Amino acid sequence: MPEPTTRLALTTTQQHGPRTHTCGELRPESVGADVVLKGWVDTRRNLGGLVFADLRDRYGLTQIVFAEEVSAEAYAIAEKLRGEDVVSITGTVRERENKNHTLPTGLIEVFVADIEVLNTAEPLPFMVSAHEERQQNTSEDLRLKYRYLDLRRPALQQNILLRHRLYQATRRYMDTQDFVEVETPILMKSTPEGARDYLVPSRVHPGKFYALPQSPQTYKQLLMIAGLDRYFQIVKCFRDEDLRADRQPEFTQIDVEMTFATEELIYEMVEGLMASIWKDTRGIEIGTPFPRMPHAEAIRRFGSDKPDLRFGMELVDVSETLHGSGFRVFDSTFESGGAVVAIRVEGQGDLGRGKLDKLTKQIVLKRIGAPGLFYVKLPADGSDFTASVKEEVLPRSFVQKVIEATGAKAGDLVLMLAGPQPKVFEQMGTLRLHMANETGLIPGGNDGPWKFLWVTEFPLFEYDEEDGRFYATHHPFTSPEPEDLPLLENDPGAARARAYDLVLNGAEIGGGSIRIHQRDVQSQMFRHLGIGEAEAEERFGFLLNAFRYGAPPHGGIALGLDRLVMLLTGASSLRDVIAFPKTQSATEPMSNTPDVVNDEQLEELHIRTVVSEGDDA
RNA sequence: GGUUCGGUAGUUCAGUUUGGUUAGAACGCCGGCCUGUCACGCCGGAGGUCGCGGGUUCAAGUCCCGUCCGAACCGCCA
Repeated sequence: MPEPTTRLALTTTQQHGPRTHTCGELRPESVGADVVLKGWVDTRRNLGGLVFADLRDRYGLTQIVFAEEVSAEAYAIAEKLRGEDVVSITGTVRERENKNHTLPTGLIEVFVADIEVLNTAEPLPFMVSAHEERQQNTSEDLRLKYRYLDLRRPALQQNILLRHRLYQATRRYMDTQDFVEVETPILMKSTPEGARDYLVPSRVHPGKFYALPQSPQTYKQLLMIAGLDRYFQIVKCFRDEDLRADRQPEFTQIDVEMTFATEELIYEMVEGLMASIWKDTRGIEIGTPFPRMPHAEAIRRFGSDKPDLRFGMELVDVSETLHGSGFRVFDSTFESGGAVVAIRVEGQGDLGRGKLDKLTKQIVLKRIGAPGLFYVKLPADGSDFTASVKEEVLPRSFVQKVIEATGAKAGDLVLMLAGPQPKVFEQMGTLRLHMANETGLIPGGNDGPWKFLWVTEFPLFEYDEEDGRFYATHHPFTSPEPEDLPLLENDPGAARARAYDLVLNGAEIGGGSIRIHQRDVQSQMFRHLGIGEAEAEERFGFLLNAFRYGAPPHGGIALGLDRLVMLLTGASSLRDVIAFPKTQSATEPMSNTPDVVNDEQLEELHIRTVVSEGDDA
């Protein structure tokens, strides 16, 4: 390690007093004024006898000028300034000789009379400068290790600032709607249903554990039973599952619950909230109400429970069309109750054989897991179509009918998958997204369009083949559709839930339901989920008990705050909208978290680890 | 748990296909010149555990095996 810098003497007694302006503030109206600015040295340009520097803070950049004839002392210091030194300057605002119209402060500059070096910076592990052109694509783990430097970059600060505005917009709106912000416990009881819990051992109760909340679900219901009427909270939630670009182990929800709620009341409230958020964070007016689509329709038309409505390419069920084709693959699909689903990819009718083979091998077989891909190419020059299946195997008349069913024109490509329902629809939904990405139908950035959608009428249960039992699609406190109550006994898989998801541009940004508020319905629900009476009592007895004493109907929703910020900022990773995020393996490289603890701590907590030394460093 | 991509100077990368002289470039850093730059410019210089371990070979950044770290995705995420 080199010796600490002696490049510049640091100021010990600060003489300049408080700053008069931020680095983003000065305009030509201030020309002639004496000002005090403080900030980080961004870039500097030494012309010999004249030094320009950009001074940076959260608010912007201001060019400061050191001229030998104005102050020889200040100039001598300026010659030695380096990036990220922290300085205070006094000086006079002047109109620039050469104006910079790309900066808000670009019409003026400050001639420095005096400079105090508040702190120096050693050579940096990566570039921090505000000039995007200078910023290299620094690797994620280095950025996370020096997160305080990463966060100094204006691009990341903008995300954090937008996140702040989103908090404020949310609190303002919820307050005007009579919602009460209530904090719920972080240390709570473990509920094994759902995701894995993060556990916290109890010192005073040997062998017992708290869990960090996956969501404050039961608490917010109890607040409704308590008569708070309307609750919200911007709250951290924890799920110990593997990470993705849009998934962190700790994340933030806007959690909401209302007494006497109906779906309509929830939709209206959330639409108002979204409109406020978009207005206050981006100045964008979004249209309300949002369109709605039943879950079954979303699967049928888009192969997804979170359809991206920014483009078409809807799924076409061509099963009827292909009945009696004599093609063995299709026939056996139909015999076992399956379907053949097609999409029309515009303008890809001349895709080469190599690219289609690659699509089949790498995407369809490997990623989507479908057994094969069928395609029909319609050349742009209007010449005859080519099918991936020979005429002797699948007669041309059937191919022609598929072309008609999908509305394909010259220059289009028709893709088909065959398989069991509803799986084949979901596979085609994945292929639809892939093709949309490939053909540039999905706009990047954060300029919209903003395609909100309520997905409604979710199935109450999902059957798990492996476990041979039903699981709650949403969660076990979700109310069934009253008219589907009779189905619970005979055909639970067909029962619909009073649950809804809010989807934006193909991302699930929230989900909720009208809850069960009657004890016998809740008990019935637990029974169908294979949770026995004793177990239900042990795990959720407090809630069932609460239902005895006048529990009002209620319902709510939880919105993923991090994902909202991600969409509003156009960030490609959740890590870019969280101040101190975790890596894909749930570590935090700056502070080296998680880490071992000493034996005394473990003993106090009555914990013995079974990890042998070297299992994990 | 699995698949794929990546790891070379402080940083971002090239070099790996086809093993062979002293491992290059840009930015940053150090020294010098330069009074209107704004990613200033010009001249010079320093800087490398080619992630780590093992193997093949006369010879490995390059080929093979293992391993660690990061990322994207699958499983998982009521």
